[in-house]
Amino acid sequence: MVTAGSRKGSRSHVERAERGIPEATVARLPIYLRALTSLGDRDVVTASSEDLASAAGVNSAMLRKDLSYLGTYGTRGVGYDVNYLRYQIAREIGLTQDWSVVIVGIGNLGRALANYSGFASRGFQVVALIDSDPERVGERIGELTVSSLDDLDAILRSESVSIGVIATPAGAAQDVCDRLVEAGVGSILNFAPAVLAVPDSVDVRKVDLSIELQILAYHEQRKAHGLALLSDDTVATAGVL
Amino acid sequence: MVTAGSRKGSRSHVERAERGIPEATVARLPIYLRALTSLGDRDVVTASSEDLASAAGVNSAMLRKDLSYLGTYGTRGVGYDVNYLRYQIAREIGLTQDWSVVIVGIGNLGRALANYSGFASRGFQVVALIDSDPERVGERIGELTVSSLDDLDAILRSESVSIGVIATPAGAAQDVCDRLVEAGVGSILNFAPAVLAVPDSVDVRKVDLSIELQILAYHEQRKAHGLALLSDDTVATAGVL
DNA sequence: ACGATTTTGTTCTCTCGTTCACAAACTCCT
DNA sequence: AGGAGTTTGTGAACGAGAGAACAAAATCGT
Repeated sequence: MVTAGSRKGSRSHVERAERGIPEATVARLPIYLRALTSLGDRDVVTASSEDLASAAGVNSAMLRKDLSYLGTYGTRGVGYDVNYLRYQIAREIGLTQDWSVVIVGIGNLGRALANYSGFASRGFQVVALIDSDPERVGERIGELTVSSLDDLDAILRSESVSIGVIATPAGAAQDVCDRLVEAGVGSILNFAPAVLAVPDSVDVRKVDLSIELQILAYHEQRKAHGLALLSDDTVATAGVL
Repeated sequence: MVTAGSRKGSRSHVERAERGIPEATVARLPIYLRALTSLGDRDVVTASSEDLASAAGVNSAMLRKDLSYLGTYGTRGVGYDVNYLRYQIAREIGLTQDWSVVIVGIGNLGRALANYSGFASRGFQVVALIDSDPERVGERIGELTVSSLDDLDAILRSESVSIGVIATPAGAAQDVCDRLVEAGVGSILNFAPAVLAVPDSVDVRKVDLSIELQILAYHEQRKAHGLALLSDDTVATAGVL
């Protein structure tokens, strides 16, 4: 009853709207989605932010704040309706529609990706496999046949593909990337160990095994060193040169 | 030329020491390392922060700050000695020693990882492949033979493996993770779409295809929507191309 | 020898992300 | 109906990361 200026609270759906969900939040929504799906499969109807947070491995306050960017989908004193929230997140991410994906570079990794069932399970459909090696063109993988890099443009234009996956060696990555962008692909997932240059309008995410391992190695080394000599490690430095 | 109190600059090597390189910086060091290697292979002897930054796809101020956490390895007015800096970063990350890696889960992805040459190229050596499926045990992949999950403990203890890669289905991930931790593995790279619970002393990094695609899908959807109904900055976005 | 030029290392500032803490809103029990 | 107990949504404090800007330190030309 005090609450002097509490009447500004008319900022509803539209205004809170879809403009500007923080990038860090976007990156966590898929995790929440997975947690919700898992709960839903176990016939859980309602979940508190605490439940969800622990299933997703995050802090509950952060989860609540993340969800608040989407709208007010919870009920105080109760929690979140699992299926309703799941749908809302799926809609926000864009999983209510299907996305066509092309994979370029059918080596070890590209082949594994082509066979990966997790793609299709959510709304991602691999519509083409591309490789520059004539040896590989024509090879059949699952439902698809490997096409030549020369046909990339034609294929993309006929299928309206918006996501491209690059699984080529580093040397070929930028060229392939340019071609994908040229053909209108707006988002690229890059597995090649190379830095890609793209126009601002194109999104790139990279997945780099080697880098992940190196980060882990750094921490491992740190743990080991910490135990060995625990003052300053100038000893190690002194050995060099 | 005012500069009243500039005489505090006696904080040198020892004090700036290796304790506490920001996580964001650690994640970029491997990228710098790659850029340096590439330059070195082209016989470039010296590179400025600007050169390196553009090769790594980052801002030059950020690169300089990152490198300053390691020590003072540049020369003002000149730049960085490519090979020297490369060695310093490699040492900092821990690539001057070899790291043993075990891969658990030899499905599509696990097999691709086992064949991936990028592992060995830097100091990572795959010493064992593990799978729970008796069908797969005994299969030969490259130099290695797939071992049973039951033998995991024995293998790890005999080889002193510090990094484990999980490429199993989601359902098996936590169990495998527990076993790896139990056997003394300190760092885990998780490809399974699952949240892993581990003790604080263990580092986990996850690579999740499905999540990456969903993040891209979100941005794609946003671009599409932005063109349809415009307000705010959609104009700028629309202006591209 | 010295000023002009280059380029690093670092300080300052701003933005973004995370966590805390609590009022508001809901349920349940008596 | 009303009070006790839960749980959300969010304002505010806090911390980490990124970029701009500049003094310090090196080279080069004269």
